[in-house]
Amino acid sequence: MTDVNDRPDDLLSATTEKQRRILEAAVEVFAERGFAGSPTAEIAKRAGVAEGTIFKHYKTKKDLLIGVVGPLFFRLVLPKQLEPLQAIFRHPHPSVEALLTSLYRERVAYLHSHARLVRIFAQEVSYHPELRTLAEQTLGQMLLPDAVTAIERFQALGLIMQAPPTSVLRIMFGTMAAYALTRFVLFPEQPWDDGKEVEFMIQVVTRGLTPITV
Amino acid sequence: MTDVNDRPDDLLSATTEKQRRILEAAVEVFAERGFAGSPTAEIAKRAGVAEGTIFKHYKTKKDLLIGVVGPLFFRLVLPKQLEPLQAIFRHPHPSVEALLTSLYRERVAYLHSHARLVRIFAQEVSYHPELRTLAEQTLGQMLLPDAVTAIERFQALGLIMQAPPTSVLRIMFGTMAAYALTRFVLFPEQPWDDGKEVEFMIQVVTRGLTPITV
Amino acid sequence: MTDVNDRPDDLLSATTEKQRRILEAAVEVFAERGFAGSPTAEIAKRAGVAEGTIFKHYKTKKDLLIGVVGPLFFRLVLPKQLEPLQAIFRHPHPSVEALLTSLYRERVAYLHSHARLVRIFAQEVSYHPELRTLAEQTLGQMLLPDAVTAIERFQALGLIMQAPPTSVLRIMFGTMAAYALTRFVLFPEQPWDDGKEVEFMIQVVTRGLTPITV
Amino acid sequence: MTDVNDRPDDLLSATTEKQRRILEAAVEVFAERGFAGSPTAEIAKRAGVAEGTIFKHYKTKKDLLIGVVGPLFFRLVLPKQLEPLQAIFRHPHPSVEALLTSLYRERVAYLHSHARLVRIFAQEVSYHPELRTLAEQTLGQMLLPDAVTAIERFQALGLIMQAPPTSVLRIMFGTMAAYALTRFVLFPEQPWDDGKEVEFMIQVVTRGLTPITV
DNA sequence: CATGAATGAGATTTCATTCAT
DNA sequence: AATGAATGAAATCTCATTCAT
Repeated sequence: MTDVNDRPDDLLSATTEKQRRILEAAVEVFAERGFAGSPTAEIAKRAGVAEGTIFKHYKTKKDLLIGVVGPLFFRLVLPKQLEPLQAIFRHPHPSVEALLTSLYRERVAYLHSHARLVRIFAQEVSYHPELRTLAEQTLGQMLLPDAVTAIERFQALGLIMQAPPTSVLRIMFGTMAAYALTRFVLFPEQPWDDGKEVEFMIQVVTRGLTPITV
Repeated sequence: MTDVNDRPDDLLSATTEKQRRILEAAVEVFAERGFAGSPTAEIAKRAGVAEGTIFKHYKTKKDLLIGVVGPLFFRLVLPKQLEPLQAIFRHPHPSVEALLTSLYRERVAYLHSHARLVRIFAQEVSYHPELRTLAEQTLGQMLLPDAVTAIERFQALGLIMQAPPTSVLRIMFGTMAAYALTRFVLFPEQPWDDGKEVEFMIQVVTRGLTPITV
Repeated sequence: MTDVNDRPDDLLSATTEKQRRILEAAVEVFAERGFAGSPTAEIAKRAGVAEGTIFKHYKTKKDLLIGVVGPLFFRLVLPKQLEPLQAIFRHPHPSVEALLTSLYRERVAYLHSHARLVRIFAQEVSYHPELRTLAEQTLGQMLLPDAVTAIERFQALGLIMQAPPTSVLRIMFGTMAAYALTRFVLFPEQPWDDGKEVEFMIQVVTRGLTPITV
Repeated sequence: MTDVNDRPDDLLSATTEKQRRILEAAVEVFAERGFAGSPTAEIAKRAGVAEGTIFKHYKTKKDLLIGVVGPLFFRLVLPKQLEPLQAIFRHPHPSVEALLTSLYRERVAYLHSHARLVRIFAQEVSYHPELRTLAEQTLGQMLLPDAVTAIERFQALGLIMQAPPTSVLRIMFGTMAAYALTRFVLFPEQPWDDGKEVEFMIQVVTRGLTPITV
């Protein structure tokens, strides 16, 4: 019985209560309205603090994103969330199907609960080079090596066709991302049968990547 | 067969020269800084027009967004992207591979030239329901029926496995989109061999979608 | 009959009417409350414009002082006012007394009418290095050479004792400045007999600077 | 004759250590940035105390100014500057030269060590009538009577020309002030020969004030 | 049509001052 | 007495929008 919810480490070790409330409010508002569209007044209101308080703790609004919320996400939240992914790629799955099953099944639930957060950063990363660097570092160092190794292992075993591992990974993640996008961002209100959809994706990707046998 | 409508697709058939310059500038700035982060002054400057001129043509700044992404879908994606796409889906390709080849090969270059527009849409769609509606209508009415029909035809022919056509289409477009994203937005400066990558995607998706033979 | 008031070139060739009003209001408020103590709201109110208008014309409040009001004063107003001084030093006065008479008599009236303006810059120069540079340039290039030459001429004629010309000039200007300070800044409301006071200063300085005869 | 009151004149007899540090910091910052341009946060930081502490001792920021420049005049300039000055004016110097020698020689070094305080006063006096009143009272009551008496004595002895004593004093102090200003504020980094300059000023002022002999 | 100066509402930021600890 | 987090009023600055020319 794993303790999924062992600590709401959602938003971290901000020293004071108010600091935490500000960070949480910021994430909330940024997620709803985007960074540029979020007035600090709104953040202050939701955090239940005076506007000045925000600036006592975070020099500028940009600092709140680039210097605090960003690093927080990329250095604490994301790595924590990537650990299971790492584990998945490190585990010597017997088949591609098994790998994809771990990958898709376990992550769909996660994506759902963190869609907002992921979306903010997906959005803002393109406007703020500082965030991109952070993202590249985190993903490139934590995930890519293990993922590439896993793909190469399957290729050596003759279970995945010869192709650049990154191209293979792009198919895997692209399929999942396309699903997540339509599922959680574009048409969240439609009825979805996650089980079936995931099943389908696993099958398609697995078979698509199987080497051509003569 | 000459293309009657091959005016430089330099951004829709905006009536006047200035209107066109405004739209081009808007696309440029929106893509760089996001809608909320783009001052109309900056757009005016880049368009080489007075700030007031913008508001002569587009009542509000938001109209400019809708007037950019709207026309994007109605004049660009439609006549120049969707019609060919429609044609592709309507054409009775002999194989899934043939369909995907038409789809991927012809569209990759095109995506490149409109990467910015696509990106604006991707960024802003979550903040502006109007955009979503626009997209749904356009795509849902113009493209989806033909696309679904095409998929069902292949399924009837036993060339694509049984599954909701929309799920199939998501795999097709998701794979292409994931490639476009990494190719044009995230790492445009890396050396890419489009031919090989497209070839790989076609193969994987084709084989992934093939029905399971006993 | 000279036209003393030929043009209120007081504050210059600012292109628009509003710009001029802003500059005048700024000078007025800066003079009353100092730069740091002057809210832009107050300047706007006195200029009869919206606060935003100020920032349309002058990027920042500091720019209004450093980039506009300062250069204006040091490059237009002050040089214009220094011309008569230059003329005085260039004129071959027959005696030190004659020189001082020109200097003190003519300048007291001027100081009176420009006390405010002079005071702002005397104040702010010490906080803003940029202004100091401007001041040094203007004074050092326009006035000092002629003044030094005049003193040296008198020394050569045996009418002023041997001493560094700058020390001599410091006595001349220091005496006048001390008078101006008490007269216009500290106790402006007391009754003053400018004629007598100036007469006294001229006499004292003249005789003080006379060479020691054996 | 030992100096009973020679506690390090490190800024008034502020009761506590922290009070002293606050005052010193205030003087430092006010001198650098002016009163209005000096945030209390900066003062607190330099004093090494919490911001709240300042307000425990000085109800408002303005009190800090009045409490700085006030005590400056009442405890520093008075007991340590004015008393010697009083002594100088009370002493029956045999000649004007002797008086000026006492005045200039002894006070120039002293001015140096308190240049900052003097500068704050010079800067802020025009914005804060309280400071002017303070100065008038202090100087007018403690110094002026003795100074005027001294001048009148010299006039009676035929050593200083007939003129309002205040005019005479203005020449004396104005000359010294002009020197102090150029020496300590405007060009402190230049090489100065205080001895020679003071000698020159003494001579000029002495001879300038000598009565006209027929 | 086009301009660009002007606006004013609102966004960000600063800062003197208070107050619970 | 001292702290420093918190405040909120005011200051600086931005920007979509209007309007006279």
